[in-house]
Amino acid sequence: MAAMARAATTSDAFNAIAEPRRREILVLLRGGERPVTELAHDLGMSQPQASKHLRVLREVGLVRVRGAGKQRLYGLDARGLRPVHEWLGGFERFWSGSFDRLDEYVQDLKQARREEPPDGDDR
Amino acid sequence: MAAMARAATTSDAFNAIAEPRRREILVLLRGGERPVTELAHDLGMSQPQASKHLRVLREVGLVRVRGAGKQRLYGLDARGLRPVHEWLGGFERFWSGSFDRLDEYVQDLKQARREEPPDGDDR
DNA sequence: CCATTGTATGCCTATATCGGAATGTGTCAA
DNA sequence: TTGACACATTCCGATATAGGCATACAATGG
Repeated sequence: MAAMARAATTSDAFNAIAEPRRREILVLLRGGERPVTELAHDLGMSQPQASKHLRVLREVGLVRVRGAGKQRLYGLDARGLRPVHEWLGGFERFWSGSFDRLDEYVQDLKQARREEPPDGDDR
Repeated sequence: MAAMARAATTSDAFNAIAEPRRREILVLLRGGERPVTELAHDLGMSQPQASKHLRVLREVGLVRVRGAGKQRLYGLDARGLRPVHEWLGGFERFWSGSFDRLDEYVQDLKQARREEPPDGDDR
């Protein structure tokens, strides 16, 4: 009942991919399923570290595990990234156009200035 | 010189948009520039809170400020979201297809099996 | 059953976040 | 100048993250 710190990293995909290491893992997994140790090695991180990140990714549903003998094969499940991608898509027009909102803004300015006679501009 | 905690929220766009409140701000700003107080009010947060989040967004370059008399108008600068969107785009084929990598994987299997006569399959 | 290999967890530390409340700074008006 | 309003910053507390290291757990092979 006091102050929360930060949203749990495990809460959603947005938080999960905020961690660079986790992003690397996801990218690697695009190449197919991999056992933990291999991931850890390829990414130059310790096994426990890999396991922990994989846990987070699993908890937000971005990866799936499958036991294969002694190994555990982690595989990508990118469906959870879709909403994130879509959310960002909502901003597409703001960067694809000219200069973010700038020109639009300038339009408004001209418009406004046309409606009330020249006054003082910005300070 | 020991363990880092978590990546600074101010480090990049990925981290900046991991915070729901910040996402709300960005969405609101799609509607055009706004003064702090208005943002705070519309989103039901305290003014200092809004200012802090705006600071972060400013530091990663997702918003711009412009002084307008007593007020400070914050405006969207979505360019920084583009790389994020693109990164996610790299996973598009994994969710748009049928079942993430599954079918693709099955394809490979069939392929492989076609090339070498039935032996032991995936042991 | 024991040893071995592959993973998951627990514990500890340093760091940094987010939120709240209070306070500083800046700008305009009278 | 003083006052009022808009916003920024600082200090505080609570939380939890990411890493390192050691260790527990699991599955397979002897």
